[in-house]
Amino acid sequence: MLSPYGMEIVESCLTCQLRADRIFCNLPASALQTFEGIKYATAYPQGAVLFVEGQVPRGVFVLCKGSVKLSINSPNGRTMIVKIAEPGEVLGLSATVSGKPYEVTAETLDPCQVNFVKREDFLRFLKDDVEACFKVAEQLGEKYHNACQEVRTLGLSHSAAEKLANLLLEWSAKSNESCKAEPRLKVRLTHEEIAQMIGTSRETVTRLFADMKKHQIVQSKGSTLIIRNANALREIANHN
Amino acid sequence: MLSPYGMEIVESCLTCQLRADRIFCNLPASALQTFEGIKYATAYPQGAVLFVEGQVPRGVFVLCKGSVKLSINSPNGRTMIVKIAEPGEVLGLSATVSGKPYEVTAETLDPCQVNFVKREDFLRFLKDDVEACFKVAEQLGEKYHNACQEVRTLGLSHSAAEKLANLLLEWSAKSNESCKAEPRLKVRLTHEEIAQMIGTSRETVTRLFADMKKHQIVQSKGSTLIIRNANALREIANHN
DNA sequence: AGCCGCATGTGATCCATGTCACAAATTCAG
DNA sequence: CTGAATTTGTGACATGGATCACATGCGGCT
Repeated sequence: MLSPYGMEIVESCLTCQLRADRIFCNLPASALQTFEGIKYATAYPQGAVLFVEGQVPRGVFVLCKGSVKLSINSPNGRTMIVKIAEPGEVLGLSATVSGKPYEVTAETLDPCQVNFVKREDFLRFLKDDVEACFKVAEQLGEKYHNACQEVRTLGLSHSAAEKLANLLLEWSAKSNESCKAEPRLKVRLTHEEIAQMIGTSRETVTRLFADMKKHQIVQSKGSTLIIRNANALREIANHN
Repeated sequence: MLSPYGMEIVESCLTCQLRADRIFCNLPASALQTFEGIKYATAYPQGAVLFVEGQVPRGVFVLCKGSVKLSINSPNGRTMIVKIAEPGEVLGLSATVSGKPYEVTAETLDPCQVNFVKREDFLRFLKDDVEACFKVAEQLGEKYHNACQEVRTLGLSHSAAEKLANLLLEWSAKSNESCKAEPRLKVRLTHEEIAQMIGTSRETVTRLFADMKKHQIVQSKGSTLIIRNANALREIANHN
């Protein structure tokens, strides 16, 4: 079956190939069966907004395919990208559990496949199944962990260079390129967006990249970035 | 019974007067009974370190009395205060649930009474009781929410004044003084510590307070701070 | 009282980075 | 292939705030 946006839809969580690496998908069969009953498999085009910070939580969005930009926005138009969510992540989880408004805004970066579950259904599901509930706690723990990481880099580093270096290292760690001597990264974000991730201005990002290229620390080929001197990067990340 | 630090110990969670306002304490009798069996009631003097970021999680610390400083530290000696935890809060929760290292350091600000629960015991407890598990998820959601708030103020504001104003407003909202025309706050932190909360230098905090006093926005009497013009504060907090 | 240690106040200086204002390059649609 | 739109590169400039270096103030201890 093809979705409206030219994407193959995974019909059932029971047969999903990706189950093994999904925190939320590898539940015992009975729970999964229930989950099947309450989820709505949906597809979104690029640039769709799943929810906006401040909204009353309608439910959770389990991301199956595609990537989603999570951001925090100020009334003055300033924006800060908190994270790029990848498949397997459950979006809107903490708001749905606690009943407080969504704390971030979620916008798709490419066509996405999402399983939506209404809040009441989800809560009932959790209260019926300790295991699912525990997984949720784990996921939330993870989210909290990431947020702390964010606070750490935002708050403890005094230069934009430090933060950029951190971001690059984090990216290379996440891709499985980190082991290689010269890891390659596909950078799908603009300088503007990178700036928003580390809380600085676009121009600064451009200048920092220019510097790093001059010093042979990185090198770019189209949209791929090659890290030529990871140690130098670590150096920058860990002090000044 | 008196603890080693001259504090009256609440013997049992079953008879604790404070139960109503504790997220974690008002469980059904059966669960609470189990909890009684696995908790260790302990007391700490001022300045005690409950755990350090990076440590493998030993378990959770339910704060019953006193306040605890949660901070994130960099190897370079820089430190950032994330939160001052008040009674009812469960510390080390996310690390204990997820098994990842503690993400913050917890240090008592005054003599504290704490119920400690070992990790294995706690996990077993959760897996046996959906309700407890759900409460944990709620707590974690709350923590995540706070962390997002932190990211928001750290990342989206461009001046230290903005952040300080935000902090003061938050404090006054938390105390029930916020309704009054001129809320009074007991400030128990030094300028140095306030600086660490908003990610700036001590001198800047001092100067900002001086400015605010000059402009009749706040006024200090010993360790109490009187907010004389909350609107001006909001003004500063919301733009520049 | 008087001393010590910590907290606060304040000036002088310097530098990273935001901001504005373009130019150059790259991407993309038709 | 070509023009428009977006992204990237760079200079000039102003400035918030870090940092250093003291002075002052204040509370507790003997």
